[in-house]
Formats: sequence, C-alpha cells, structure tokens
Amino acid sequence: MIFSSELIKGTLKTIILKLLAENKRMYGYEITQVVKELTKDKVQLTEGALYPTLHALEAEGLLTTETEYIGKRVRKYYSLSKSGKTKSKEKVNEFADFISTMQFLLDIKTKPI
Amino acid sequence: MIFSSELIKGTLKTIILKLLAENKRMYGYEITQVVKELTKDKVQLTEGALYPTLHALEAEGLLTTETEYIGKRVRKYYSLSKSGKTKSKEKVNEFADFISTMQFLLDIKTKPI
DNA sequence: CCTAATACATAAGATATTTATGTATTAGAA
DNA sequence: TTCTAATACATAAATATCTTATGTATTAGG
Repeated sequence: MIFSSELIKGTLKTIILKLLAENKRMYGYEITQVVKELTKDKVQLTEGALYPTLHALEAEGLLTTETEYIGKRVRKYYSLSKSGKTKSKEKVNEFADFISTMQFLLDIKTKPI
Repeated sequence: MIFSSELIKGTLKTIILKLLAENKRMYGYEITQVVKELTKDKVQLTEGALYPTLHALEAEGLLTTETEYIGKRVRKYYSLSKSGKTKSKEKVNEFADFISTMQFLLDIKTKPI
C-alpha cells in the first residue's frame, strides 16, 4: 500500500527538514531511499517533487549545499542552515499539533508508545 | 494559530466524509462551522475549497443531496451514499495509518489517551 | 436602516505535484 | 562484453487543487 499522493501533499518540506536535522547532510537520491525504507515503501517521494523543493528550500536560505564527485558522478549534499534548524523544529511541532487536531476531529485512537 | 493550508491539503475529503458518517446529513456552511469549533479555529475551511469538493464527491456518487428552504434561504444537505460510507471508513483508516507512519518518520511522541 | 452572519456558487490566479523526459555514470548480470 | 538497472541530477508540460475575489440573496440584530 502506498499513501495517496494527496495525503503526502504539504508534508514534503517537513520530511526533508526533519531528516536533515537528524543526519547533518544528505543528498537528494538518498532522501528518497531513506524515506522509502523508513516508511516501508508507503511514502515514495518522486524526483519531480523532491528536487524543486530542495531548490526552493535552498533559495529560502534554509539549506546549504556542497557538491561532491563520487568518481565522475555528481552528488549534491544538503545541510540545514541555522534558520533551517529553527524551521525544522517549527515544522515538526506544527505537524505534531496538526496530528493531534486531526486525531480528535476524526476520532482516531492510537496505541500508546 | 491556524494550520498552514499546505498541511490541510489532501485532508478535506476525509474530513467531510468522516463528519457525514457521524452526522447523517449536514450542509456546507454547517461543515465549516463545526470544523472551526471542533478544531478551535485551527482548521478553517474556505468556501472556495469546500463547495467544489462537495460537488466533486457528489459527482463521484459518494454523497447524495436534498435541498431545503429555511424561509426563503436555500440550504443543501449532503448525506453519505452506501459507497460514501465505505469510502469514509477507508479514508479515515488510511489517514490513521498515515499518522502512524509520519509519527515514526518524524519521531513524534504522543501522549496516550 | 445598515452591518454581520448565513448560504449558496463560480472563476481567475497561484501553487504544487505528477508524469514525462533528458543527461550521464556505474554496478552487475547475462 | 554488452545490456539493464540503479544511481544521481534536473526541468518542463500537464494536471490538480487551493486561495482569493467576486457575486447573489436572505435574515438577524444593533
């Protein structure tokens, strides 16, 4: 089962920022693979969505980049800037709050951890 | 605080279907008000998003309508069809699963109910 | 009497995503 | 050794969806 894309909409930036908060630096393709693994294939980021978003976050000053070559193949690493770290926490907190609100609204019970 | 619209994206259909599963019939304006109250103003549905979505759900055969007049003012009640009831459960279940996945991915802890 | 709330609806513009396409390198199977 | 799949980036057209604006009309209440 893969989540309908409409569900994932709006969470992409949050996912990217959170992963970068935990991993110091990651490159685009790596992000797609890590998300795929962590979600057991339920969340599949498409390149057409990912790369433009990474560029947008960089343009906002939330991410910085370093380009490296693995052999002749280029790899572009992204890291959080200072404002990116702040933004990451904000986004995750907002999403956590959103989850609580939606759980209440949709009367969803979750198992305690 | 109001949730950024990008977060709410993709949840509108689920919210509508769930509310109708619990209330038998509701009209558009009522849905906006109930959601506003239940979420303490954090989720504010706009008419420009709501009405086209209601029409779309009706066109999909998930909702049926009855028009009534309150005085001279028209009111359009929506109810779940049989397939709408099934869809409502599916959507809520999918969303619950999505929440679990995202909580894990974003390392969000929730308080047990 | 006038404003805010109720109640519907649609359309233009903005935004974001999917799908498709493109380039190029490298690992590994046949 | 040759071909395919995976790695790794990127962009653009088409699509979907939402916001914002606008429109009509009724009704409650100050």
